Amino acid sequence: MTDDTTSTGGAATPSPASDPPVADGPASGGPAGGELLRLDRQLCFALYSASNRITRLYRPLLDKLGLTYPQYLAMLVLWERAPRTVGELGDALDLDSGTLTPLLKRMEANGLVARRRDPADERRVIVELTEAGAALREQALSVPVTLACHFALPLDEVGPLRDRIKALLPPEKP
Amino acid sequence: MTDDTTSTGGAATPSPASDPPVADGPASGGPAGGELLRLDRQLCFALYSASNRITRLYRPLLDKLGLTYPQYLAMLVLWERAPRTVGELGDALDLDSGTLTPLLKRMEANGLVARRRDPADERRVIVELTEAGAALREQALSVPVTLACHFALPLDEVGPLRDRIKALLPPEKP
DNA sequence: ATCAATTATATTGCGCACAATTAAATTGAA
DNA sequence: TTCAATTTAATTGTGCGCAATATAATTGAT
Repeated sequence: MTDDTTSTGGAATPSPASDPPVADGPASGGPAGGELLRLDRQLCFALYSASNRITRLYRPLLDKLGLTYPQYLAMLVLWERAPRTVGELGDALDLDSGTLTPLLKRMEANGLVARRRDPADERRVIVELTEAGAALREQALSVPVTLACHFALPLDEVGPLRDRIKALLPPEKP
Repeated sequence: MTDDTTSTGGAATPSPASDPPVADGPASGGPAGGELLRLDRQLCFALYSASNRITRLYRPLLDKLGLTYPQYLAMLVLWERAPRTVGELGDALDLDSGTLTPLLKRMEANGLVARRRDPADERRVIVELTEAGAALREQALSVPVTLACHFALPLDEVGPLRDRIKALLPPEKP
């Protein structure tokens, strides 16, 4: 009934105590051994928050190219090799058709890609770059460089960090 | 104007050449020195993709608690200390009111939190836990444990990885 | 050849994220 | 005191992400 049932008392950890060394054993911090519920200990929240932040950092850069960040990712895939089917794009980006179909339609409306059924298998939709879409690659070359300037991490640590993140979760589809 | 003006020629790179060892120097791989546009080299895509994947992993666990992943994060914050204002929640989660207001309204509709104006400053909205919301913490204790089982990384590397990710992007608001 | 199972994409509905805007309360300088 | 600037949430509109479902084409067993 009483509202502030948290009963944590105003005290609470004065220093962030961002130390990881504490064994994640039970009966540690909170009202009921929920040390592992602390937000600042959550790897998943760090990933979630960093991903949100990165999208916000890309926005002003990509606005100039007329792209959103997911659209930019689709263009990266197509710049590497085109044409591709929707399914191949989905495999590369780990996104499903519910996300990609409307995204590709917007890109088509913006003149960056063309979509057509594969004559050899009418279930497939082939996505190819238009002249404008292929040409946009030039403008995109500066994007990773500019964005990397926001990284508060030595450049030689970026590669290893990327590989650790990629190793964190195994592929799920196959 | 003509639709399929891609003119990439059907040829296109035959082998993926997915080797990472290549030095990140200029004029390396692509049609125009765009080695840094390769998706598999992108730290940002690794973060983006991992974040999407994690949300999908949480879903079946959180469905049982009647929470989405962002709602679960809000509950983590409130379980640590409540009540809090919408602004304090936004600071903790790095989300703005455009995201939080409807999210909190849904949580209120589900009986997990209560929202009321701060009498001392009518601009503020105070979010507090209901009995049900506070009680849900018990059910949540197993969530991090279960989710960690999906990590394909030695447990002793999780903490350092989290800290590297947190160090990657500096805070922006203050 | 037929048709049930499979495959590929599209559609629907919901819940985020966030920029831009609005509305209301508070603060503070003149 | 008055009122302009600031602060805090809410609102509006766009674009994801994804589960569930639908639709259509292909495959394959009989």
